[in-house]
Amino acid sequence: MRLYSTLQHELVELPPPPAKVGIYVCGPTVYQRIHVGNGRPYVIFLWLRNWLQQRGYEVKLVSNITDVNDKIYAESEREKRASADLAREMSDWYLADTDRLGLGRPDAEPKATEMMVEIVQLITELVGSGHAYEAGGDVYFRVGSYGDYGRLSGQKPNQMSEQEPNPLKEDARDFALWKATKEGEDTSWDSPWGKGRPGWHIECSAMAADELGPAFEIHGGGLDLVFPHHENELAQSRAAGQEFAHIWMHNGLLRLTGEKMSKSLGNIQTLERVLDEWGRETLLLFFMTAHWRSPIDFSPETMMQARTQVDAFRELFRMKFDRSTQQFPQGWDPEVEARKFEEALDNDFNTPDALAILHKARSAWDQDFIKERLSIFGLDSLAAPEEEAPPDIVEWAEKRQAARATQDFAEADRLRDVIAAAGWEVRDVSDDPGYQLVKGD
RNA sequence: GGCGCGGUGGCCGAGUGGCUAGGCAGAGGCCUGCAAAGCCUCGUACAGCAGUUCGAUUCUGCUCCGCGCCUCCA
Repeated sequence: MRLYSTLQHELVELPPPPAKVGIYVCGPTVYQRIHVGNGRPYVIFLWLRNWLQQRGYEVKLVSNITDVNDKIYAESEREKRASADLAREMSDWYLADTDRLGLGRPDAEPKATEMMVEIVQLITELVGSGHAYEAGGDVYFRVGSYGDYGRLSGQKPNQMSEQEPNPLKEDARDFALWKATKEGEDTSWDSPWGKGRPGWHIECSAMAADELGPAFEIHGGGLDLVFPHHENELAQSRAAGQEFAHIWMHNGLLRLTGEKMSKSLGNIQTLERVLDEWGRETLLLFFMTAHWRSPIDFSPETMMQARTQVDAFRELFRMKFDRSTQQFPQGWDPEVEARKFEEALDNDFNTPDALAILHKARSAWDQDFIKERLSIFGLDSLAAPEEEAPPDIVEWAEKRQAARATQDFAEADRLRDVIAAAGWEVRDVSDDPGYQLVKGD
């Protein structure tokens, strides 16, 4: 199993199974409902967990929830409500929205506010070893004390532009580990440096160590987190003597009309809305169509194409035939294809390549092959038995059959329209009742 | 400006130094009372310019274009 790592700039081999694989993924800051773009890493890493487990790895997936930071304070002030209250509500919505994807949950989803002891302890350690210093109630990481700073993002410290100068910092590149409580902030925690709250990056270092230990395999998150967030996490944890993550996976961003979908740009579609409009299966298949590292354009056209594919797979499972006597066409050898499928996912988790093999299985009508593999992506629901038509629909279909039997095609067509108006589609088939009822979109 | 990732047929999107990716859309046909579903057939694409090579979409360089990041910002 190989995965592309930002740190090494190349594919990195995972130790052979059975091995423990710890995965830490940066989750959302909860100050608004999450958007579809936020859903991508969630989906990718749950899929990855499924696949690694299937390959015999012992996986622990951790994804944090940032429930205290500047954004939350700013939003709660706008809404004139307690920040903790806002964070709790949005955090609950995050769980509810992602639950609808039907992929289960990560193994742990720690919140920053519940990790204060560990956070303060880590900062204390960094101060003690000279990698951090207190200034006016804040604590800053001393970037100059960590020689490898910039390794992950490729940013060279001396060419980083200085933004608003902060007189408390020894060096403009230093970043906050702990921030003294400011005017208007309605939550705070005690620390050796006075009341305050953690900086943005430190929670991840503390949580990863707490849940996965000082060294683990994979750290994930959106491409936009490489710098400064992940660079800083890496610096903190390494400075604290931890090996930290071996492989750094950064998923491509979702784009809307060519730009990254982001809350600050305002071009967002909430995950909730997309699930309402397109359904979980279409969204999941949409995510499968692009490699996890590529940017992906969210548009009605690309979503339609995903929906058509979803329908095509579902259609295959509507077919009833005797699989025990099924003859596969020439060119379809399940064992050969199974190996190709594994190779596709083992090779940097190439879902579009894997999907192509599922389509090949589809044209060979190999239901078992597809069903088993679709489950990795939470799409085995496409193989599930569908809703039975209600009695009145069945009755109309029966009447239509009778009309057809007497060549009364006008009546038959009328009944087909009646059925369609009720949201069902009637098809003529050669098997027993002579028709098939399918629920429309 | 710096760092990084990309540019594949109408659209989406893998991949490979020479061998059919796949999907969507479109065209024709089979099937059907008509449909729907299904099936069959049809597309020689790889930003541009050099170079390496027997041979490059695949390797190297340059150019053009797109996207992300460049310290509190998602």
